Amino acid sequence: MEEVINSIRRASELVQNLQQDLPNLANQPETLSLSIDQITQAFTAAKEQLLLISRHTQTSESPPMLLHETTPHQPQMDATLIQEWLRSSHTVTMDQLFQMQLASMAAREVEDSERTMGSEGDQGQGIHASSSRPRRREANQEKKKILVPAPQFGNTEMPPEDGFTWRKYGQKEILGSKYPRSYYRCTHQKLYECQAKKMVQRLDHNANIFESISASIPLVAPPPPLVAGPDPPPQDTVLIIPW
DNA sequence: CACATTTGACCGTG
DNA sequence: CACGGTCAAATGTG
Repeated sequence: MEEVINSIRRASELVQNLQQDLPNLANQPETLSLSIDQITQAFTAAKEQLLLISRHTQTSESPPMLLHETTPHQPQMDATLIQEWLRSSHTVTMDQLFQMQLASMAAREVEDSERTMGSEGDQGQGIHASSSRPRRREANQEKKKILVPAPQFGNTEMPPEDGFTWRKYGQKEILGSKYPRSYYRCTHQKLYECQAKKMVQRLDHNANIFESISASIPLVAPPPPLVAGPDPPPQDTVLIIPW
């Protein structure tokens, strides 16, 4: 339950930050919309954790929520939740933000589809999750890409936390890209056989935005520890991807 | 001491 | 052979 509270707190902080930065971000629609997406993710995380908890308490014998039950979640599904929260605790400004969020979702869909068409962008190098080494690769792993705004303060080198624990295992200079790509995997990879991984890289044309590609997502999430620990169970990628 | 990060080496793919 | 993903030893941190 503590995780849920933390997620909600984090989401609230993000909202506050956005509110403060609103004047600065007024002429940066892309950053602005991504910031809103980030808020959505935080709330999504809280919601998913709540679902996990409720399922666990209702039927202790049933397995925890599986990944494929959660990945189909679209941002729209959580929009209602957010809207309710915004309405209840904030003013018109936040309503406007919500409207902007809806717009940004549509915009991003277009952007992403264009990108994956491989038409241009990123100088042909792109972040195609192309394969190379089959060492531990799963046969039918999913790869999901999201854009995340970089922190406006604090350690801007780190991608914003998505509520879960990743362990960095590599960094590479990518040809044709200004910024290095960082490689992360589940901190508790061994403990829970969590195969989730992600790559994070700043966009060439906008260093304020991280591109995060998740891969090797386990189809069946291992059971979380019954005793809540300081770190969340590694259903990591279940939550972070508002596709 | 345990765990995380850094970074050069390694190796499969195209 | 170049590129990019991963490994693993060295190093850092609490």
